[in-house]
Amino acid sequence: MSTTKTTSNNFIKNIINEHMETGKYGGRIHTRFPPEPNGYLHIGHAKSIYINFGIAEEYKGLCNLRFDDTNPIKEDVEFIESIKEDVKWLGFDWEDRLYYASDYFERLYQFGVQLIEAGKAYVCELNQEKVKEYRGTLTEPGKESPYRNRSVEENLDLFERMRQGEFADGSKVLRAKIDMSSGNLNMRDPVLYRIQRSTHHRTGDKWCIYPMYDFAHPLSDAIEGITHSICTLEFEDHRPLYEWLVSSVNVEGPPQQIEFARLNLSHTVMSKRKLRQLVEEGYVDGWNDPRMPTISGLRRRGYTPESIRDFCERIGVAKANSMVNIAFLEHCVREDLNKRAPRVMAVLRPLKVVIENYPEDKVEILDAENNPESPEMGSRKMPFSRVVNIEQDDFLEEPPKKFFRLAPGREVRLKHAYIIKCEKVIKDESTGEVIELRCTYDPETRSGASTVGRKVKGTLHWVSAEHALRADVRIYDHLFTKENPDEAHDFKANINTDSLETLDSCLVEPHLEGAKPGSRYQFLRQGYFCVDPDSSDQLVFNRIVSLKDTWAKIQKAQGNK
RNA sequence: UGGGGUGUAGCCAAGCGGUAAGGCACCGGGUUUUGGUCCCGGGAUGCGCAGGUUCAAAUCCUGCCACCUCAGCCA
Repeated sequence: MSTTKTTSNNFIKNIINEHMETGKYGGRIHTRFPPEPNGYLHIGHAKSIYINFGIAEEYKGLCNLRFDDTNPIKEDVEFIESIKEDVKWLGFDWEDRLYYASDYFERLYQFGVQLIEAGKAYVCELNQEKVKEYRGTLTEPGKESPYRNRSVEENLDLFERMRQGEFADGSKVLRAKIDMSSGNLNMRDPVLYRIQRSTHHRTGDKWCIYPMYDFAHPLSDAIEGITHSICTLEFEDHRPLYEWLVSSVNVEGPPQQIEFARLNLSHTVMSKRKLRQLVEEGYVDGWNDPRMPTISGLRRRGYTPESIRDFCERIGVAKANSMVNIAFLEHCVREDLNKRAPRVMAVLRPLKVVIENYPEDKVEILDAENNPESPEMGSRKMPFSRVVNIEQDDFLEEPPKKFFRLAPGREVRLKHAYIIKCEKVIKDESTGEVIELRCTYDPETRSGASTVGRKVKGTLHWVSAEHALRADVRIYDHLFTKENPDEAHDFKANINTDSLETLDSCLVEPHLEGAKPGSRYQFLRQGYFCVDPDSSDQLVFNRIVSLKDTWAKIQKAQGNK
């Protein structure tokens, strides 16, 4: 039952295919995933990881993991570990190619020297404000820095002394000498190095000058022999600079930058700033809150890495900005879990049912298949007795049209057990709330017996009252009520205040005793659930995603009439 | 008003001159001891708009329009 994954073509693969035909890189494909260790990875990063590692895999090439750690004031080792964990969890392997831009600081510095020697870079003493002023605007060209035409010797000397720490932070920068009148602001003598006395998480206090992304990134790619440097659309404007740098340092087969549209997912936010806000202001319980679109959140929620990769494959790769509906992600987990998750019965909101004609102390051990989609998953035993619990939603005193479940005088099947009939409804005298059902069962209808002439429309899940285990279940909904929370001036105005509902009197079948955190199940007729790490003697489940619910749809349609 | 991009069904997305793939969502129907799964069927006479080239255009050309993006010593 192995499904042949058909990976479809996209514009990046088309480019690579062409390179393969023309032999541009000698048939070599080498990509990289270059996160800055300044935050947690989210589903948008998963897309990038999937593209970079996935393409390398598909073309029998390599993909490096490289931390773009050129700005120590924003970065931290904490993030390095979480990023590594997430990439691994997604199922990708950088083997021995774990790199850091900071590993290249010395070589990068030498590239800076080379650029100066070639007359392509200079030390500028304009302060930050002046640099900005001289840059011009979108519609007006910039002005050349008065320091632009220093001699190579003077530049060399100054750059060296910048490194030695002779100058104050921010007093000087190394700039590329390109074109102050370029329509592309990135080409107006971009800053390559800044003086910034801060302790780097890997190089300590060895350096007081740090390279800028625009300088370090293309050259790091070149150093690693990257062939295809795949990044997101906002770097499109940087490509001329990327090419300028990479061709100025004499590497063979300079890497090519290719940009794709980053992922936007409906009903959530993706920016690090906003995610951090949700965490810091207590809207969620942390970066790995199961409602977060972070990899760690999705992991805790119970998403499988396979489903996330499948999602990344199926959304495609293009250059058009788009927003994928989160329903598609949910579809991908359902599809994966349908095949893999063992089925189990759990009653989230219990309603007591006494089967009056069933012997008081009799217990039958019934056989229940674990997964009708995968018979090889076998079956388990389930106790059945006189008192069971069913879902409150599965009984209605006054059933509307098309309601196939239990109602006074009606019959339903208890999955894997018997057909029962509702004989009497017991209510709380003061509140009128239904608190118990008195039913009878038909001994001839035990699961597996002939059902000729005994069709019932509804089948319910249940648990045996005396055997059931108590559990907490956390029901999650989308974090935001709007498809695009960013549409509002303040995205927080669209926070879904009901994104978490905790049910603390759930009853699950005894088979679940000792279920390990991380294990996933389908609660029959309800959805897919995952044992949360909080689980101990007290079972705690996260709802990963509900099952599709046609009845809910019918009710909604009826309500709309 | 400068530079760089993008516009194919409600949402993604193939297509690269020969007459609109696929998926999600949605709507029908069938199977079903999960109102799940699975199976079958349905939607663009149309590809941002307007012209042009061609026997033939989503694909080529021209002109418009809309949206995204760039003025960190962030990445």
